Amino acid sequence: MSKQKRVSRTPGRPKLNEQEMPIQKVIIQTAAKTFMEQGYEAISLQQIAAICGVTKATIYYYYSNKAELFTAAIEFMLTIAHKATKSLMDSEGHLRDRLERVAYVKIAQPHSDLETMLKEAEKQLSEEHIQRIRSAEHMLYDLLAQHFEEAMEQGQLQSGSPMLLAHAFSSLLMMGNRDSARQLFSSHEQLAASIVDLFWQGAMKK
Amino acid sequence: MSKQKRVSRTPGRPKLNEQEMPIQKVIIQTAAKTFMEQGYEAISLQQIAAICGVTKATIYYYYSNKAELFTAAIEFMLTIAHKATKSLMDSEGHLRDRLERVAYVKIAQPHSDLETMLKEAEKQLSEEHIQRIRSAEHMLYDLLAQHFEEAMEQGQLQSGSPMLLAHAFSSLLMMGNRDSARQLFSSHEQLAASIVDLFWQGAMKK
Amino acid sequence: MSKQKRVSRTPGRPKLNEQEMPIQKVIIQTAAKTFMEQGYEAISLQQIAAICGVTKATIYYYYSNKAELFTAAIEFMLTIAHKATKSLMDSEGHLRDRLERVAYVKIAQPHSDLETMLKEAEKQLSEEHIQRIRSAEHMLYDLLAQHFEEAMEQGQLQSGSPMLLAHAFSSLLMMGNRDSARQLFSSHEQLAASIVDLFWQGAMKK
Amino acid sequence: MSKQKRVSRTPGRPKLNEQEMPIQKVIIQTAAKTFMEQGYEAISLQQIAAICGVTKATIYYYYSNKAELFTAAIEFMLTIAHKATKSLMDSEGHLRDRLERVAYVKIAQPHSDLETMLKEAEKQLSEEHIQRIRSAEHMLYDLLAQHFEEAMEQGQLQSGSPMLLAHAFSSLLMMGNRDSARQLFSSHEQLAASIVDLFWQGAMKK
DNA sequence: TATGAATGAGTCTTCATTCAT
DNA sequence: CATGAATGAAGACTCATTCAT
Repeated sequence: MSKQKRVSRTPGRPKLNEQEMPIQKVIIQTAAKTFMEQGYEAISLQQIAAICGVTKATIYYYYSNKAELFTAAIEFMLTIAHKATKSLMDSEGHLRDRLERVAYVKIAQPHSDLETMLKEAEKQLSEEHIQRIRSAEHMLYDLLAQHFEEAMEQGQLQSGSPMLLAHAFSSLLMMGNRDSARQLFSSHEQLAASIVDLFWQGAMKK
Repeated sequence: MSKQKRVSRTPGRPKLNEQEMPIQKVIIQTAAKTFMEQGYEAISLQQIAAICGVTKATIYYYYSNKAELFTAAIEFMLTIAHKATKSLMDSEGHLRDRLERVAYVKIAQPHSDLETMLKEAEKQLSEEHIQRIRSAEHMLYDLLAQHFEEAMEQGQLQSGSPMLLAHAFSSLLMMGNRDSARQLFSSHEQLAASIVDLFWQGAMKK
Repeated sequence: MSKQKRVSRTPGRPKLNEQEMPIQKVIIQTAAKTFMEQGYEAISLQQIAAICGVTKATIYYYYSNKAELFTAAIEFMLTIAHKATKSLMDSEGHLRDRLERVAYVKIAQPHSDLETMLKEAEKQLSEEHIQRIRSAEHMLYDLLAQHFEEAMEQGQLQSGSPMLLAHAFSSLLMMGNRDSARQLFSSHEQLAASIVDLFWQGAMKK
Repeated sequence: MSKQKRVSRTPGRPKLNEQEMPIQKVIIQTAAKTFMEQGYEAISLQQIAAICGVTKATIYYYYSNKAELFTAAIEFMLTIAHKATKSLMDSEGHLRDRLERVAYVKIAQPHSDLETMLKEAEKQLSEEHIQRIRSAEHMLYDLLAQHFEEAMEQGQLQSGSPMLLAHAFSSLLMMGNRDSARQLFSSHEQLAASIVDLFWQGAMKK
């Protein structure tokens, strides 16, 4: 009848059981993935709902509007990315090797440039939305910067601004988004290694 | 009555004096600027028309649809960027200094990540549109890569993939988009210098 | 998570102490007030529920749908108005003075025109709903008309249709809704007095 | 295909000729009538558009939003009412007779209480919208008040506030909206006469 | 060359309503 | 007794696009 329905569920509270993921989680994960892939305006709540197998109204039950869902989704994604990166960075081994693993993971899952996406969505987001995203983003940069700072103290890296290195490193990783850069190598590992080579030699203590 | 009219132009073909550009040029420049600032979906033809002081229909007179205007605008912008970069890169001086000038110019006019924008617009663009953009984009990378190749031959840079360096260099320049990276320095020149420092040391022949 | 919860009430049946009214009464009073202030369509059950501190579903527990709640609320309000008016009209004193008190009370609490509200809600109301409202409304007119009839019999008012006077009187009271009429006087009492003056002179036996 | 279409017109500018009313006029007249009959929220632009035989988008071409259309429509209606009333009031004859004609016309075309409608629409209207409506409304009251003032000067009516009389008179006319008042008489003329009787006797110089 | 007038499809959002618990 | 979780339908509004002039 309607184009919205995937699996047509009846209105009203669904019966319990189904140890499937709680719907709110499904929504935010789907949203995070889809927004990262297509940006803010290009994807409609209708489409996100369809992927989740719910109706638009269900999304509105959990998130008050598109901007709010977007913000929550990006926060969620950045938090996940932070956790994953932290776990890699906190593990054993030489800093350079850990960076390589981080690089590999990011290249294997390419994702849009947050700055560009924010510019696109800016008109719809409130100050508070932007703050929330920025602050989740900063945790990632801070994490990298802390490790760089330590390495500077230990004489592995040239003294300088650790935050600059964090930005430089993550900017370099955006190469993973470009097909024409990816195609220079036959595997993601090799691209990751080359990027880290360049970065490390550029930053290390001579 | 209608919100579309901006300035009531005098009837008849408008004169070209007083630096008035031909309308088509006004349109494409405005479009280029606006798309780069806000992305594809976030800006409507209505808005572009309004900025140009014409009506939507006028845009359709020159470009058959939004995707076409977008493509033409991005091509235009990339061509300009290519020309400007070429002129800087072909000038006298040490390669490193020329890179610094290129970096400075790009940082001073920050602009969105093309890859991210294309992902957003992808659904609306035809294969041909994408080809056209990619090929304009490639001219830029090729330009850089050629200079890097020469430098490798002259023993200034480590042998390797010049195209990789081109991507690395332009990825690093995306730092110029991030406020939190800009704020580490008190001037664009300093940011440009730091980026090129890192890049150069990372790429040069030891 | 949900915007619907207001106050988290303790589980189990709520105590009735501290002037807490039974929920159903809270609902209908709130509904009456809100519908009278904003009309039928302009107010959502969500909003009414929020004011009451309950959820929409609770309203549905007591009233089968919005039209039913509206009808009950208007009936409730008209019944209250009837009681209050009856009490004023049945008290001692000259009819004219009693009318003045009625006028004062109504002017002090201005309220929308029922006819206009009904026209707005009409599409949603069943025949039965409308009947119920009309009949509650009629009690008010009848009340006034009876007093007017008596006064005619006693020779205070010109003979004629008492019901016409009832309508005329209550129409005149709608002036109390208009700011520009209210502002002609510095107090509600004065406006009430002026209205009754005009009415009385217009209706009295010469 | 779509439920919107009445007569399916093709997009693009319609061919000239058709000395039918210009569409904007059709829209505002339809809107005025429909809003007066059903209020603000109860009628959708879709419905108004359908009555006019155009699409919603056409309405938006002429009016920037529903509140704006509403405001323009009410202004239009009040202006018409003002013109009609003025023409009746400025004609020859005794004031009382002219009032009767005004009363008759208004009773014959009953219409909602503006105050009630405004309360309903208030949340959607801007300050400016309300101002515009109020000021169109005032012209009507002023018109009546001027005639009453003259009559006071000529000793026909008791001295007092002419504006109060204007409000009283038009409030009395709202009886024309109530079926139960209308049914007291077998013709609109009689109702009009009775209302003016009461008003006149209530206001005249003794 | 340029535009005014119109459309159809789609977007976000809100709402009344349902029902398992 | 009361609610949390969901739905389908509809509403306001926007947009790319068309076409007669």
